[in-house]
Amino acid sequence: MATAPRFPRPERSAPPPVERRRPALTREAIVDAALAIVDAEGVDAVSMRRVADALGTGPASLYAHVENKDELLELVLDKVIGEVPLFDPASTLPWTELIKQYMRDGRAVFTTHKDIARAAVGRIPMGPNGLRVNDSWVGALRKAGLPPRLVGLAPDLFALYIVAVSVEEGAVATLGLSEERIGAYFDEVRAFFAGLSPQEYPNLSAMASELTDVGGEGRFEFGLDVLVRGLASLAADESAAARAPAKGHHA
Amino acid sequence: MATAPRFPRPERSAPPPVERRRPALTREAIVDAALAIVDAEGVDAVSMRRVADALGTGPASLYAHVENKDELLELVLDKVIGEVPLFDPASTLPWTELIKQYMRDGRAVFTTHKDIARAAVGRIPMGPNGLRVNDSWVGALRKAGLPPRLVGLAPDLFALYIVAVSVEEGAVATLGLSEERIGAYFDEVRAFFAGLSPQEYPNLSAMASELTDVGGEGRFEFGLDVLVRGLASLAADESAAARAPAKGHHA
DNA sequence: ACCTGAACACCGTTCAAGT
DNA sequence: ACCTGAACACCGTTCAAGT
Repeated sequence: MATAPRFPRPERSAPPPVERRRPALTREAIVDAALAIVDAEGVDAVSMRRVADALGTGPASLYAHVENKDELLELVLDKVIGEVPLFDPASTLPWTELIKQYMRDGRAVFTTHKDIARAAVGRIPMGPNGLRVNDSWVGALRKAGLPPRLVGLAPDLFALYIVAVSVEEGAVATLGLSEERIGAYFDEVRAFFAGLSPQEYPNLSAMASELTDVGGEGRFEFGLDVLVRGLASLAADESAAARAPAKGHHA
Repeated sequence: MATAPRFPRPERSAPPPVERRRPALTREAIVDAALAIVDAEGVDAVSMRRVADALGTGPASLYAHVENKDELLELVLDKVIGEVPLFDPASTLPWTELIKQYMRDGRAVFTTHKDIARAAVGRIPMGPNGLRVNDSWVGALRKAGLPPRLVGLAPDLFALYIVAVSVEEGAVATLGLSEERIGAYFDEVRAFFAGLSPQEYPNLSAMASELTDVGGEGRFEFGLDVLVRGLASLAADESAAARAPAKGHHA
């Protein structure tokens, strides 16, 4: 059997026991760790314990930097919103196209972070980035010359749409299905509608292909089209009413 | 001190120990119990344990009737959707008004059940009631003579809007604030926007009152207006294109 | 087939104690 | 001020066992 070593080993300052990399416990590091979990596994995988673990601490330590889990998700959301490009004042696009482009950008940002849009449902984004994007949209609509009432109403409606669409797509992304599994699923849905009893569901069974023909991209563009056309129609009416005020009398 | 009673008490058949009322454990009873919790405290208050407790059993017993919590919420949602009134074939309203009325009805049903709309986010309602309502809407749009492509696309978009709006209103309802507390909150939001730095947020600070003037009801109606006008505009274009097909050539 | 108790592997948050 | 371990009061779901 080996005896004790003759020479005392040099007293190396005791190597840190396991100790995961610890990039200092800050608000930012916590938000980054949470976002990394979102990107990898989706919003539901985020827990105070998982986040703490990734940072090499216990969950209680997070509460020195973050009010609670809800605030943490709000911060993660605002960080993501920070990736949304702002209105380009030099753009010469008509406002209808400009708005569509913004909405595509917003959706693209959300959907690159799995189902992060779920954290935006029913929440008004009041973080610095959320406000910045909101300000940018309001600015674009003002510059387009829309009536002030509509400038005040439209951004919320657009945001609602982007978030709702992103939640649906994010859910699919979080499942992590292959392209063909998704295609197979849509085929199943179509078959399901087509196979419904024509007595009970005369319209669904008759319109099965129209109800399922258009996939995610087309459905999103359809919504964009409806929203922008609707807003343009309202704007035309309200501008006309402003030019010829009060019940058909001329000014 | 009182001594033991001289006469042995008659052996009444042991009264059932506590035993809450037990309306037989069925799928329906489980769904009803869950919905009661939603109505009282909101969706987040629903847990398998709470539902089981209300029925006088343990959580494991529910799994004989329901796949899991997700399916339970789906069933609760479908039960609620069952309250949405169906298309009246005798109605003589123009389709634009008819659609608006449906959407108001849908929102009204959701918001009478706290934040149940949260259970509908990112879910395609495939229960019998969900299908029935969907069929009814598709029927209304067909009868209105919309192009088939739009008949297939519009119902989803409308449902998206109703759900998204109901989630926001449901969240407020679940908090259970008084009318005046809600008013005070909106005043705060307006003050917040108005108080933003005009350098950082030139548009939000300038448009503070337009951004907050219109409350829940008006915002909902604005969205209805935009959606219906947008759809009408698309329908007009596509019908015209169908009448004069392929690149301006006459048939 | 239906129901049960007990357990497993988790949660968010608080709190007294340490530095 | 920041961090910690331990605890509290919960979760959804499974499983072997009972009827």
